Formats: sequence, C-alpha cells, structure tokens
Amino acid sequence: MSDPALACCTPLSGTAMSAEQAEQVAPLLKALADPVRLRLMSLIASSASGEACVCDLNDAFDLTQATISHHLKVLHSAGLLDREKRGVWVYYAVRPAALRAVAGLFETAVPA
Amino acid sequence: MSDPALACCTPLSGTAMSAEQAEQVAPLLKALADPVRLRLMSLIASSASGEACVCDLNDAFDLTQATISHHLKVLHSAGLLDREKRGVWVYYAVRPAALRAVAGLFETAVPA
DNA sequence: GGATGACATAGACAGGCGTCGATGTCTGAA
DNA sequence: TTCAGACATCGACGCCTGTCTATGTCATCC
Repeated sequence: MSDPALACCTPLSGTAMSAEQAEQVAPLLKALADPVRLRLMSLIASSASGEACVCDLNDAFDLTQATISHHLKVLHSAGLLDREKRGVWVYYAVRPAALRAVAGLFETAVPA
Repeated sequence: MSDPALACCTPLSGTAMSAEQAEQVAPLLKALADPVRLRLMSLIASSASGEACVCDLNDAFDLTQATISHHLKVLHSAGLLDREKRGVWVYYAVRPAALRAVAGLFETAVPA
C-alpha cells in the first residue's frame, strides 16, 4: 500500500460504500480506535507548534517508552502522522489530509 | 456502561482530550473500525427508510448469518444502531446522536 | 400441535493487539 | 574514542476479535 491516507470522502449515508472503500477506510479508524492513540493524536494536534516531541509525549502517559513508540508507529504507518527527526529528537505532526479522509465519513451523515 | 453513544464532541485539535474522554470515544471508533461493520452502517444509513432488515443485510455479504448477527450486535452494543423486532423480522437503524459524537472528533480539526 | 423460517447465542479456533523488559541504533558531547 | 541519552526494534505474554458450525428461541403458517 502506498498511502493509506488517500482513502477519501465517501460518507456513511447517501449511497452505500463499496467493499473496497470500506477496506481502505477501516485501517484509519482502527489506528484511531485506541484510547492511548486518540490522546496521542489529540496532544499532537493541540500543541501550539502543531507537532510534538516523543520525549514530551512519553511524559503524558503512564506507559513504557516502548509502548508509546509502538503506538506512534501505528499512527505513522496508517498515514495519520508525519515523522521528522531533528538531532536527537523525533517530532510527530498530524497529517490533515488523513484526518479529512476520516471526517468525510461523517460530514454529510450528520447535517448540522 | 449505560449509553456509550453519549460520549461527545471533543475535537482532536483545540485542547487536548482527557484520558476519560478518550476511553469514552475509543469504543465507538473500535466498533466502526471493521470493513464489514462500516459497510453495514453504510447500507443501513443509505437505505431509503433509514433502516434495514437483517435478511437484506445478510445477502449483501459473503459471510455467515451468524457472523453478520455478531457484527450487528457489536454496533448495537456500542450504541451506534437501534434494534427493533417486527414480527419475524428485525430492523436496525442508525442512531444519529452516536454518529454525531464521533463526527465531533473531527469537525473543528478539519476546517472546510 | 408441528413444521418452517428469521435471527440470536454458544463454543471453538486462528490470528491480531497492547503491553512489557531487554536490546539495538544513532546522535551529540566530553 | 568513549559515553550518555533519545528513540526504535525484538521477542514474549495474555487477551481480544473475526469467523465458523451447531444449536437455541421465537413468531408465523399449515
């Protein structure tokens, strides 16, 4: 798979989604469907600079550094996070396109 | 838990979500994070009457009736589907409030 | 009452997932 | 060169999940 985050924008309502579309979007939801990963995404997305250092993320949880690293890898592999190494530190940033793909599932399904 | 679908509306960006909020929303995403369940939701949401009979849903998949029943139970337990028995048939309908809770995660995160 | 059909439940199996401790890799400083 | 720190990877463990077959429950029709 090249870029999972390219799955896009077939809302739940309207016309039924195809099996292929479901197979594309499900991994994104699966990556988000964990409390720790949700908080990781939230922490990164809500940081002032739009990115966060792994060292800071580790401190926010009562989990091993290996576990946090694993969750970040899952989010990165799903295409939800960008990874950039700067010196000794590694910074993760959310990929808006990926979030938009997931949001597309619900937008017309839930008219305000 | 009484009603999982009551978890609501803390977007990913903005301020970081609490551990409790993450624990509330994650089960909703986990219920949706499966290709079969995504298609089930889509089929039900996109049907003209807003609901669907299990007999029709079974035909849309190459899976056992027991497996479809299992997936419907997962979605129902998560609060994403309403269940109503009418005579011999059982109809499922999407709960807009539950979908709205999930959509709230992404709305401000993705300004149009 | 008995048969049939729609749906749920139970039990079993393989595979995936979250977590950990231990170890590896790379960078910057002494 | 050596050391220390930041992060990733490995291997292992228990648990959860998706699927199946078999069986149960309930409503309808004869």
